[in-house]
Amino acid sequence: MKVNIHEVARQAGVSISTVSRAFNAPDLLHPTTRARVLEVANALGYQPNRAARGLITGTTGNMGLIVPDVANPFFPGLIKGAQSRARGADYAVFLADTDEDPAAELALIRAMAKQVDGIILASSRMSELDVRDAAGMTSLVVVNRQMRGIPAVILDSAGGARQALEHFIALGHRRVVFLNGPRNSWSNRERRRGLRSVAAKSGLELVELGPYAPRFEAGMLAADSALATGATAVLAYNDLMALGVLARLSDRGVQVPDDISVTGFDDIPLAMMCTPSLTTVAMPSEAAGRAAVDLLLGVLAQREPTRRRIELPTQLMVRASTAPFAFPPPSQSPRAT
Amino acid sequence: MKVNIHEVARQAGVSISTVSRAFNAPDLLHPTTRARVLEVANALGYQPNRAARGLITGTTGNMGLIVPDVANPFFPGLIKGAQSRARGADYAVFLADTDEDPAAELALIRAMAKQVDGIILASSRMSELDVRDAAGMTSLVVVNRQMRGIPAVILDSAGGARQALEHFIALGHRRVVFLNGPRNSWSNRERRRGLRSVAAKSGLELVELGPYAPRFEAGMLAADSALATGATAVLAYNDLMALGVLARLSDRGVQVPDDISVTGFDDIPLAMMCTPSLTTVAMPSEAAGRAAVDLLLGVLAQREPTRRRIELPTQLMVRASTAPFAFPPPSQSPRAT
DNA sequence: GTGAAAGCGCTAACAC
DNA sequence: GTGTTAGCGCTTTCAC
Repeated sequence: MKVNIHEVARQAGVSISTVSRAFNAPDLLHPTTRARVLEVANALGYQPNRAARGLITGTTGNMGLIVPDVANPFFPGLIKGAQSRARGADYAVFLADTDEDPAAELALIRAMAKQVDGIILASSRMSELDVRDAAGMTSLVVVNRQMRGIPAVILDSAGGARQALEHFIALGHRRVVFLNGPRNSWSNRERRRGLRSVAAKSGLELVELGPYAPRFEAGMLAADSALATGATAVLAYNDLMALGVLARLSDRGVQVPDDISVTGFDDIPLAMMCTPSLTTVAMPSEAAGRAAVDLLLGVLAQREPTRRRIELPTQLMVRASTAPFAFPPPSQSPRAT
Repeated sequence: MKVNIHEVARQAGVSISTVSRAFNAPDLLHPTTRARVLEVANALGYQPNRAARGLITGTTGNMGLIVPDVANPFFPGLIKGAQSRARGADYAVFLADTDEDPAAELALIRAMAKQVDGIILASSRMSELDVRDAAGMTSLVVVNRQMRGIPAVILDSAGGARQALEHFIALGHRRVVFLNGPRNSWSNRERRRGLRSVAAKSGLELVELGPYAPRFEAGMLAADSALATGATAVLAYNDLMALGVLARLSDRGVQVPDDISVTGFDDIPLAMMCTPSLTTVAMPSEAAGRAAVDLLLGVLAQREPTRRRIELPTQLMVRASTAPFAFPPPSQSPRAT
């Protein structure tokens, strides 16, 4: 039942090295030989034992993927993208969930490092020091984070934030509140940076609240504070929070978008489904997953650092949760100071 | 830099077999020797190379977990439960997503089988034949499915369905519509079975619609059909669909629960957050993940088939989306034929 | 209680 | 072009 390289070699009437070469260096073989070997291998259902191969090549054919929370709707897209790309390159993916715990991240990486050729670290909440530490243990690619010398996939959060705020400005809003996400989140810093740059240029008043956990419940909590600021528009760190804001406002009888406008980030599936549908910044999570795998594959192939950084664009999806600020009417000098 | 068994043996002044035994058969060693070896190993950060070990023991220390769709909120809980349990047993888990495609399942299993000691197959959409095929390739544990001879973790869907329907009966509803889930879903068959048994006993009229995809959009679609049946209560296959029903009903100005009651299955996080909050059957997905790993671990340890089947209870969570059917008033002979 | 030695299945020099 | 051979790092008889 067990079919190994010797069995294939025997049945094909060649040596084991020839069988090995048929898979790893086909060009070195006479086409006839190769064909015969492959045929026998196929008939027997032979596939090289990865563990044995790994023992000698020092590679595993596995890569790790670490995310803060599988239950956060932003990550399934990333996971799917990474998986499909990895599978295409004949890599298997170890997935790990850290439950948003930075300490768990490092422990996980340490445990994983021996069994994979490289690790994709998504939206890490770790300190820079720890990330560098991790980078010393294995080939590392980060997503949604930027650190000198570490290959990264970046989603243009700042750009998305700018789009959202410019949308508000165009709608005549003059006071906008931003609900900050997790304290250690690079994405949050980027979003804030984007917002501030636009606010500074436009004279719009930007009020910041938080940090909050990136969750529905936190959004409900934040809604009341946001309302209290007198702002006419709310920019939530992510869709989950924005949904919480929507729910709480509805509870309180505040009309969206008539009384107040709301946006989020991520464009999770639910954003399109809720009522009112949510205006939000779409983050190409699936593309990010694919890009991260590509980057890691490049690193592993020891190719010269062609591109160590991939930046993906974001796009504001305008839906029903944002509307002009009608008081004073938007036709009335919407941009004057 | 590379620390292997030889290095540890050298520094500890013993042979490599002794080092090996310090990890795998500590009892055979003199306590002093063992302590010294372990100390050196620890100081050097030595961990046995799993690939090399696997080569000789024939095991990998990995297990596979296959789910139809990571983006379906039911599965993250399962994934987390399985991961944490596996990690505790020093197993790593390969996660794969089939995108609800039965064909992908078998292909995935085939590819995975060589690299893992066993596979957990959750909510499989494959035919029985294919599942048996898969079971021939590796140690298999199924979740949410029941097949003779195959270890399984079962969530009591039928019982949950019964609870939900009895809840409706108690509330005075006489005509209830069930929105069927995927055609090949074992869970759906179970839920239907539970409903029918209660309906038959109680004389309640059970109307069935579908099958539908287990998604929000399908729920929106189904809402109109459900309304057309004249039923006063809707039982959706899962929460995602129920949420779709809620959204569509709201669009049409139908009040929930005043005009019509709605329930789902799963108790995804959002069920508690939407308005009105959703009455639904809680499925212990995280416990199911843990149980599946336990079962697989048992199989791998070749323990005698202690328990090849773990059944987990479900629980109806009554929230705001269900209310008495007020017309005729429930006090008025709620159970008479 | 400990060591020597034989592989697990494979790849990668090195011969021819 | 193809075969021979020496390990990769480890576990596991079999001696002692």
